[in-house]
Amino acid sequence: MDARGAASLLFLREEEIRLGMELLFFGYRDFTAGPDAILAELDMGRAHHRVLHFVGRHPGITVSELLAILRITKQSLGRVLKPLVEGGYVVHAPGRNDRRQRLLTLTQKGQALERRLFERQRDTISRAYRESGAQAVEGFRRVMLGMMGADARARIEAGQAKDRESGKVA
Amino acid sequence: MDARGAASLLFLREEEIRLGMELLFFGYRDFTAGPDAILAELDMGRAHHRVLHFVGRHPGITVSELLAILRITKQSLGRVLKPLVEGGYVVHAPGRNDRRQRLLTLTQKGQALERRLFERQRDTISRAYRESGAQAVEGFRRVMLGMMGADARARIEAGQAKDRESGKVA
DNA sequence: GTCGTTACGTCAGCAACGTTGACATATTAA
DNA sequence: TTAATATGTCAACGTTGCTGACGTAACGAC
Repeated sequence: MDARGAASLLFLREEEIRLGMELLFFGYRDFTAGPDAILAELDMGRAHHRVLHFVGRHPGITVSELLAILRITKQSLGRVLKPLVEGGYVVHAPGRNDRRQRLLTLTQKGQALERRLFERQRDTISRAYRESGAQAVEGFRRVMLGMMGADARARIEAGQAKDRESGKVA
Repeated sequence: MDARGAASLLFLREEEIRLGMELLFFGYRDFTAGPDAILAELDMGRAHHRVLHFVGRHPGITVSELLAILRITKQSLGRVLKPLVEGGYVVHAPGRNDRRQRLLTLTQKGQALERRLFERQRDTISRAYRESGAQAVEGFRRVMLGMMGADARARIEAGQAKDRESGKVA
């Protein structure tokens, strides 16, 4: 290949990457728009949704584990967790083995809100999946996983393995 | 299919969606982590990066157009645009036809910073693309596009059409 | 049983980035 | 001349991150 050809390939590649950047920006923004609207009415934000999501998915999770997943400080978590507890969305119980721990669980009210938020987002994702086809969805998963650092990737893969064990996912 | 089968399918589907939610959350977070670190050293944030990106990609863009793309208020834009202009990253010139407009362009300094940020993010995306393969990348694009509202989708598709015209993309 | 470490909470202050509302200026267009 | 448009700016506020510091309760080792 001559120099012009190589430069042209590089250019193609750059356009490809910039397209990816914009897909992520616009896609993520619209993906979060639905829940954001519901949360705003309850004087909550995206951070509350994250807590509801991860507590819902990991009932009995400790504060430390939640901090590790979210990668925020305990002060930041405190600010969203406190209203969630006071509002009756989340409860905490002392750990059986280690009573310093606060095991977090969603109340019925918390589950109901989480579900409402989930369903809004499900509509967005379902549409995208349906329009794209199963093969595209598999590609989407691979690319998003590749975008992650080792940390998050391991967490996702661990979750997938657990799902397979329990027969949730083929 | 019996009722149990249908419920199981629904459950599968829910796990699928929740996986998608987490892929987006973790993926987007790690996708933005690189530039964020560079920007922090310059006392800038993600919002500055967005301006640099879109001004770089659309030289001579007006303030209104930029506001429409970012979907933020002019006050919010002002807060990041002003330091960028004062720092010599962006210049504005009055529009030829309409002198009320401020046509925004990156300076050399702005281009250099934008490129530095781009390259960091390119590494992340390149790795994800390389690990996943061309077919997966195509799937990723379709799904992300499907996630967007009509607005953003039209914008992306218009950009793609323009690239094809100018021979940038096959 | 004392003592260091760990798990968690909280107070104070700060920064980035989004919002609304109001008002000012320059320019265009009717 | 006048109304509308493009842009800028002041003020005040909310969400969600951050650092630093301090306090309490419980675990674990000696």
